[in-house]
Amino acid sequence: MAASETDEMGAVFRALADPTRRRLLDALFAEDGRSAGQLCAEVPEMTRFGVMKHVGVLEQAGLVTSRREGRTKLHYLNPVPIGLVADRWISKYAAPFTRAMVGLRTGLESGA
Amino acid sequence: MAASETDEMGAVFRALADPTRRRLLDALFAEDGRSAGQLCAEVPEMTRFGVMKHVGVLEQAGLVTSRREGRTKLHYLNPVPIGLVADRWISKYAAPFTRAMVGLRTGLESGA
DNA sequence: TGGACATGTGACCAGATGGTCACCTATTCT
DNA sequence: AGAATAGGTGACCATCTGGTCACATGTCCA
Repeated sequence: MAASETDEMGAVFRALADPTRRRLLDALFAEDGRSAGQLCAEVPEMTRFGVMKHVGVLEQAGLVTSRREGRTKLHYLNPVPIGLVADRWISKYAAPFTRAMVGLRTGLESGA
Repeated sequence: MAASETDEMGAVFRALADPTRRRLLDALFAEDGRSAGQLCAEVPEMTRFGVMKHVGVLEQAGLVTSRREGRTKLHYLNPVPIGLVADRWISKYAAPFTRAMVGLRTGLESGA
């Protein structure tokens, strides 16, 4: 059960931990195939280098794939790793309990 | 920030980013209501203090609730936040694409 | 060919995080 | 009461990570 931990999953979790990266993923989800420059424009409060670093993390986690087109590099969202995490790990916790428990939550926390 | 981003979700993602914390969650999933000492025994390569810090992060993220019982503190898994994250964020990516692909891939992995 | 544009690399700094320790509080048992 | 057990605090240090910069590379177009 704990054997369901893989390096890939760890990378995905770590990549997902940063809000900027989630934003980037969101941007890519809204419109695929963006160039690096376009992605940088998506996060204006950070320099190009910072954004590219985040994109690099996402690529290494397999959440984003890229392909060069002349002098630009286009980025594409890859939802498969997220799906794997959801499937193998999150649903394990979420599925059995959550649906019924969402309403009872405050009752459960009474002891704190 | 994206509209679906909340502080709670950020905390959950950050809490989930650490393998030790995922392990703790796993342990709690396997058997609920453990004391702090029992949880520490679950991660023997780390001191009690380190483990307690991780437990604290999990509590602050709302993934673990606790209740004092005499001089011991019992911990319970709370799958609701994970469910919320899965529901609001992950399914957004996973649902449209992944189901078919995950099926394909896990099939390949088990078959190969 | 030269020069502007789009991206990549490695060093580097600051702040956050993981982990440990010495010490403290509260509860139980005799 | 006093000792032993379970847990909590705050300071502290090592390391990791986020972010920036100067500079290098490659590509397009005049």
